[in-house]
Amino acid sequence: MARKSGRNNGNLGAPPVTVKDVALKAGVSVMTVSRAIQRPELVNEATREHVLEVVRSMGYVPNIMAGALATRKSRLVAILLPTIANSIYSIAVQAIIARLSAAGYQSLVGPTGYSPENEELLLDAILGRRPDGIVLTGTLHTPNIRSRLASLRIPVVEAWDLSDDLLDTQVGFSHEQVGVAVAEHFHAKGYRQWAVVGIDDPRAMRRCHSLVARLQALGAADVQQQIFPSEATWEVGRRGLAALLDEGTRPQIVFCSSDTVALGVLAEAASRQIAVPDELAVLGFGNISNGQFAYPALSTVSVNAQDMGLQVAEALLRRLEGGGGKTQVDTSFEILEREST
Amino acid sequence: MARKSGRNNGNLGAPPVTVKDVALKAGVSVMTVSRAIQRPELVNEATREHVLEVVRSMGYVPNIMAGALATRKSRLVAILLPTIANSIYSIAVQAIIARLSAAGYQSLVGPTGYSPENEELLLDAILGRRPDGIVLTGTLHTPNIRSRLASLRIPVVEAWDLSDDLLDTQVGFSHEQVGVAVAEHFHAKGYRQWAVVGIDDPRAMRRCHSLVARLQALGAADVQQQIFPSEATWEVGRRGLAALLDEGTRPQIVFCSSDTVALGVLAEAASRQIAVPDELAVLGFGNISNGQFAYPALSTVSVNAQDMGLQVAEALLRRLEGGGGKTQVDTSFEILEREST
DNA sequence: CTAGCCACTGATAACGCTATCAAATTAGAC
DNA sequence: GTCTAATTTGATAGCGTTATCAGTGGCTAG
Repeated sequence: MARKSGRNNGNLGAPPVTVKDVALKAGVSVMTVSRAIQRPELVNEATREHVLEVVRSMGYVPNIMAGALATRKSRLVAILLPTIANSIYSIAVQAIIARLSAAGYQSLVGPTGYSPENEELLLDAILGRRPDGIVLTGTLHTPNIRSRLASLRIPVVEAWDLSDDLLDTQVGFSHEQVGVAVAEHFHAKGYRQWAVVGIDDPRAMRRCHSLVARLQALGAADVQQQIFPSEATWEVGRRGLAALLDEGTRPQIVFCSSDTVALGVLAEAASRQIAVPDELAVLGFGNISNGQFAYPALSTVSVNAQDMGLQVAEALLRRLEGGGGKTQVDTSFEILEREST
Repeated sequence: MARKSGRNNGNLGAPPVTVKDVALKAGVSVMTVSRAIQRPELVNEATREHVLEVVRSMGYVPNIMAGALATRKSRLVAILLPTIANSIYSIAVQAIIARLSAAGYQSLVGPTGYSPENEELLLDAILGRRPDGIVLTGTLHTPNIRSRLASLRIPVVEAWDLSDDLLDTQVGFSHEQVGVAVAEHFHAKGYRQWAVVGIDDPRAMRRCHSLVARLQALGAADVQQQIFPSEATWEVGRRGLAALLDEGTRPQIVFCSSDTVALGVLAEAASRQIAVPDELAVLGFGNISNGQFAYPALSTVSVNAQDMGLQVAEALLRRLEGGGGKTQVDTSFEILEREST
């Protein structure tokens, strides 16, 4: 019977304020307190203000988890992505979080580290919090994950990619089209000796393959490739160009898997006194903010990560309100020539 | 009475599996199911395996929020930081998340965008989820926030900084010491004409101030400063050096508020054919991964963000287990000379 | 003066889980 | 074979919210 006594002797001794405490002090029922906070229009103005005043004075913050249990809405969105330590993703994520936050949703970020098994574990852990929606990055679905997600019927937005079998909603662009567009654009400008430097990210590889295919169709020479199984860093760019050059290849243009790698290529070129773009043209991918301030300013394929993030958030919000479903949004891309090509 | 009927007609129609469902199918009580999952050693081996088999077959994932409500432990940690779109933070955050995740905690990331008011809002929203612990970045506490946090008695780790009045636990280094160390180290090497380029981040400013003070004590000339009220980008570095030069200043060494800014300075120097380090030495701060692959390789003050992240996580875990409290961990720093000085 | 309606408030029962204590079963000791 | 201790399981009561439905007055209409 004396159950309540054990309340304040926890390891920390902080007495958490609950609706009940507020109700008591304000002299109203718990429901009135709850309503004053969540649906103010339902309670008499005088009562409401009095209650809110008490809320403030007691420093009461509603326990969202208890609320979520009752309403079956967690107001939580999970974002799974390879890593946040790479601006190409973090910019988009930042935009997603900001937009969702404005709409009253909080974001749980799960960095999968490019590992599918890690991702399954993470998904399970996250599913335990019953998110209202999930954002996935591209084609990272194990069959296992796909089926889990499909059976759960949680709104899912796949970002950074478009594919034929969509789980739910997709927001992104076609990596194949990027490869083709780059090949055609620069082939037309006269570039014939091509090289590719990058990491073995699945999406980057798809851009690379379609570039090569298109180039072959156009009759250009073989494309030299330097692909590293690592994260995208400047080191990849430096080692990639170095390897190419040391092999005796003399490319006219290097297409990189990301701007970060391209900046590394630029550094290697500078260290070898190779003039860019005259002796070697360098093309990045992603249009991260710093590329335009490099010297020479980096040409790139711009995908507007920020806008994509916003669109991801909008698409998810639409789904959360019951609309949408099985939609594709093509956020497109653009070849941005600055000084390095 | 026929309350249950409204179960499956929600907007999505997914029937969420609960312990009750599992218990029914496995022919045991709900407690046995709960125990089989959370405290396996308490249930008979045969029963346990049978239950877990049923769990698997039904794809049951425990509702963490319901569990949290019952145990009063959310297994959630909130991380508040200016932005994740900056590698100086994202590296540390990545490390924190990884370590906490291994210990069974999930991380809620809240980017405050350097705005104190935003941060208060964010904190309220996050407090609603009753995190078991909180990680704050440096000196970003409104009095309001400080008192909230203090009265809540939630373990708090302040990262990236050390100060005199600590809220709870601090893991970081002294920004003043950085300024002093840099001043002494390079003054001793003969540099007399100094400049600082950076953003108005409070911690960066403190490094700058103590650098200036030490330099004055050493009798060096006035330090030219170019401080921008923006995020740390290459643009800051380019515009900063440009402004300095256009003003007629001819610094021998530029100390930047971050490596990112320093890379911008390097780019501006390259564009003006200024030889680094012979005509101009450039020193960054943070030791982000790409600096060492720049050309010339960037000298910097290394703070080992990854290790700091790990230590933050360790300190928090210690606190979560009831240990620690009011501690300071000095993660120190190191001046790393590469090619740009 | 009685209905009928509105605006507001409250009591109660979930939501899905675990802590706690009680009961049942089994093992071990004498 | 009885008694105590250990092992295993179950029933029940919360955790802090909100949905739902049932009042309670006050007011307008007939």
